[in-house]
Amino acid sequence: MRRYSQQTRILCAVDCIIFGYDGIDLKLLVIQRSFQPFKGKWSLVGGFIKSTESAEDAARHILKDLTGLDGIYMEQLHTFTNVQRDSVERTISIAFFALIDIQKYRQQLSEDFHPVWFPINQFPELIFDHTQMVELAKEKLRYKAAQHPLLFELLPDKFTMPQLQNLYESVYNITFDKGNFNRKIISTQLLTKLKEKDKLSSKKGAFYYKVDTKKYNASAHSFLNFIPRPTVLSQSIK
Amino acid sequence: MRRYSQQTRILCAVDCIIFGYDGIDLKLLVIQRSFQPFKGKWSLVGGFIKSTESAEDAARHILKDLTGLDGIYMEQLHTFTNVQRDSVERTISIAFFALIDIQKYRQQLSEDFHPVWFPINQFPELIFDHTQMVELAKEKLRYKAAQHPLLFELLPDKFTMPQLQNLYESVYNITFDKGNFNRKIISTQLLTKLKEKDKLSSKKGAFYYKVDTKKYNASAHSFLNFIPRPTVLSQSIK
DNA sequence: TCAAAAGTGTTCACAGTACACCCATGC
DNA sequence: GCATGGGTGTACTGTGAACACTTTTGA
Repeated sequence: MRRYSQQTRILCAVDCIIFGYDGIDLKLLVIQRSFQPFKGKWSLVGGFIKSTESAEDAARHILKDLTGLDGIYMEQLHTFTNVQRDSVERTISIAFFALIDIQKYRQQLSEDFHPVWFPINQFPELIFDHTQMVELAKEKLRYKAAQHPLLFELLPDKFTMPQLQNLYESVYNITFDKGNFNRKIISTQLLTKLKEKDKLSSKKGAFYYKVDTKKYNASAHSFLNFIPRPTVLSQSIK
Repeated sequence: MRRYSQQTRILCAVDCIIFGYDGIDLKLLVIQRSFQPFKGKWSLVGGFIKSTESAEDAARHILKDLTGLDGIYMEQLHTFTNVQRDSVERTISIAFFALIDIQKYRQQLSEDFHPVWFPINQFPELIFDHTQMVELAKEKLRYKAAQHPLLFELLPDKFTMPQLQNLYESVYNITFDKGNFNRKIISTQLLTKLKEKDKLSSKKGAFYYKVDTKKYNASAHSFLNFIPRPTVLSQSIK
């Protein structure tokens, strides 16, 4: 029965799986702990939930402290509650995954941590069940980005179609036909074409686009079907 | 920093959003509390997490106690952590949603609770943030069942195509063309056609099908696209 | 024989794919 | 002018939607 007074109170943490994209690979931000216990071990960024804040508040604070950025895309991933998951004390952890523009991040390095970006497929061993958290976050990112306009969060304010296509190709490890990709993205009407071109990666130059914030916010929850469904039978792997 | 000893310990609960289907409507199972605090108020089934069990263990126990059933479909929905959500004491709640075969359930009524099935669109006011939990669970059920073979969990071991179609129509509140629906379901190859017919709802009778458990388990995580995507523009509402 | 529900067949439109082709520009 | 990457045009194909049609059987 619900007898409050007789129940166990449990230590509650949040941990953040932070993704970034450097133009080539999808990256994961982890920190090397500079304090005990487990000093020197790699870990996700995290912290304990205070009595005055929700898990979302806690995660936001952590992200702000680490990156200096407000308004980072962030959502609850899963809550990890195995009795043995934390070897110091029984702790449950509410995991969040976050997407940030790696360029904005670079400008502001927090000194309290020692954060390092690793390619999403080559990151070091992490403490506790953090590796499992990352794997789940990767799955969820792929799952969700297949139908929702999510990956824009990883790009700068203006970006080109080839850049966007590269991002999708990195995330899914498949190649897309550029013509079909362009048309599909354009057809969502979520982007505004700018007059300016990026001339760094080609002679002709590629037009910049930016997210149409109004439409983006309005459609963030609807289905968009960016990625061909893996219908179990046929899928073109890179 | 991660100083374990100085941190707040928090009361942790699980709450279960239990769905059933009676052949006509999607139903929600709630209990009327027979104990203080909030005696007489409607509430989701729940309980506190013990120091010796995970949230999943706790949820499984609660479901078992309530329904007498093992192996119920169940998954984590979301963790609710607002500081003010529980008016007795700051409590976080890990919400689970569960799908059960309402027929099996009927055979075994637990006396410890006073459970009542309500139609999913007409349930009473619930304590704390339980209404919000139910709304989120409805959303997730619709979202997930659109692509995963999930709704079979709500049906008896053998069922007919018209029954399955009715279930989908209740969940999404749209009507499907029976021909197209049949073909779509058959094409998944997840069902085995039985020789037996159900003759209760028509003169001709409809063949029973059962889930091919092997294929079902294998494909539970792949995309199946049961429901036409609401492409923002066109959708046939009942 | 007729009504009612189960189940099949057929047409049509359109989205997704593949791929050929044109464009702009630096060297 | 030619190589390179950006971008457009187009034909083909398979899936999903619409709906007409056949089947079965109880009353």
